[in-house]
Amino acid sequence: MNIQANISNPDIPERCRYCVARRHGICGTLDDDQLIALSRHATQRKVGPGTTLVGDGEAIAIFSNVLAGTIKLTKTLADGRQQIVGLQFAPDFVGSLFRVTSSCTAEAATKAMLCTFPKAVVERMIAESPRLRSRLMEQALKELDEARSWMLTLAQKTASEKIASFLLLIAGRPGAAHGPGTRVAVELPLSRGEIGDFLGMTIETVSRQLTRLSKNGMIRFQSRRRLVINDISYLERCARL
Amino acid sequence: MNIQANISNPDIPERCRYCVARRHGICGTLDDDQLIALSRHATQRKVGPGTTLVGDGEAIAIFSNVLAGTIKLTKTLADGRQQIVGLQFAPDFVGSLFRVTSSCTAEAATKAMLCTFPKAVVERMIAESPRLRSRLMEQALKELDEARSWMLTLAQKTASEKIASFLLLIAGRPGAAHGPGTRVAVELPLSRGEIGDFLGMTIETVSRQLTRLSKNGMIRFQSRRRLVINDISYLERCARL
DNA sequence: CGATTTGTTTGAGCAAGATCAAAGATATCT
DNA sequence: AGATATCTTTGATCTTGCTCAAACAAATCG
Repeated sequence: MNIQANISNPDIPERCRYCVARRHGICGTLDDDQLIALSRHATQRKVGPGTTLVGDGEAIAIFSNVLAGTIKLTKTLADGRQQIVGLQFAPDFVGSLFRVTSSCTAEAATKAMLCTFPKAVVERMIAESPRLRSRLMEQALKELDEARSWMLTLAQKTASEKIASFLLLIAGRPGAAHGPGTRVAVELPLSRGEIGDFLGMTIETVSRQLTRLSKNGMIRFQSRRRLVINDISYLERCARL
Repeated sequence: MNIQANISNPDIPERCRYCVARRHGICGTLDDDQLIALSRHATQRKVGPGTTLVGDGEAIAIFSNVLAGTIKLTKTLADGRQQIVGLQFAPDFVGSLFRVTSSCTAEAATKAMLCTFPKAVVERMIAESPRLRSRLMEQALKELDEARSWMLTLAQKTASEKIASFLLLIAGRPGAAHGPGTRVAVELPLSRGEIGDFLGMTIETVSRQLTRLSKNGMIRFQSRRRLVINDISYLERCARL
């Protein structure tokens, strides 16, 4: 993907050199000149959990690469019922292209590192780079696939199947190898309440299902947010994957 | 959208002249030469309900414009639980681009008219036409929006809210005007069972909710599949839109 | 055209998960 | 460190929607 793997152009800013977005994200589609042009308008920033990137219905003024941390996309009903409709991790790109306003809220779930660009600059890059366009198309289709898979989970699975599916989603992010009985350490990027908002169930049910798995010995909590999955293949059977 | 609104090129086949796909679908992005080239490989066909266009996990060999009728996209769990993850109407384009295999099954829900193209031809058109590419991007983003909105419905709404949302989805398709108290005639493209698969509830619950609305006088059934919504704005309140 | 198949409605009872309530842990602040 | 606020767990009870069962209506077929 990286079209400049060998020769290092000295004009490329330090922060871009080993950036995940360049290795695996949208910046990897740009040539050196484009990257340099884009980086001139880019600002990296660290944000805390709860920081809103784009509000629902707001005009979209900025776009960001997620460099670290987790961003949640949420939709909310008038009476406050909320649903997390997507999670984005590094090196995903946040910001609905070709839309004037966003149809959901984008908010940091954990502390996160972002690389942010003004709308106009991103749009110019899109106009100039066919590779960027097809990369964005790819991401949109991947997100569509994920959303549809999650619809199946939300509408058809039981509470315990949902929890198992969620743990696998989080554990499976780096594409870890998993023979039967493989142990995997997992850091939960969401609170119990947020897991509930993601799975369409209450905080109490989330908690009960997690304690059940813990008492089963299928997972072991190291702290509220850290746990070890003792047998991935068992969870896969639970999730009906 | 139609770049040949005035002069009619005599080489354009009869069936393309007044085709919805040309007026409102992807064919509208093509110039006359491209349209003529594409049409040479296109076959129109009428299919009955239940006809499978693309099976889950199958290689995608054909792409189709929906010219009439309803196509449902479904995902199925190993034990048979099923979820409809999308509905496509004229002039939508069916077939996951840039994917080797489909992640869901596409199947006619009603009798439908399709205009079908071989994969290779569509891919050539995509390579040639930037307007077509951006049109496809637009559709992908629209579908992503719809999928995410539906996630909120599936996970958070009650049975009666789901039914109201569904009726509005079906009624709202042609973008009908609706002052308070507007009556709208609706033809359901899905059976009770399919509505259940779409809303993540059982056939019995679907039936009970529909009879409840019917006894309320909010809707009136003319036949199993045909009904009149007596007050759209009431339904909107029910759906928590 | 009656018979059979398929789809829909209705009822009764049940259970998964929601709600309400309170206690226990962990994190944050001064 | 101690106090306060927040998040999580656990328990008891209730409700929505599911399951099972049967009647009913509408299509399809010989």
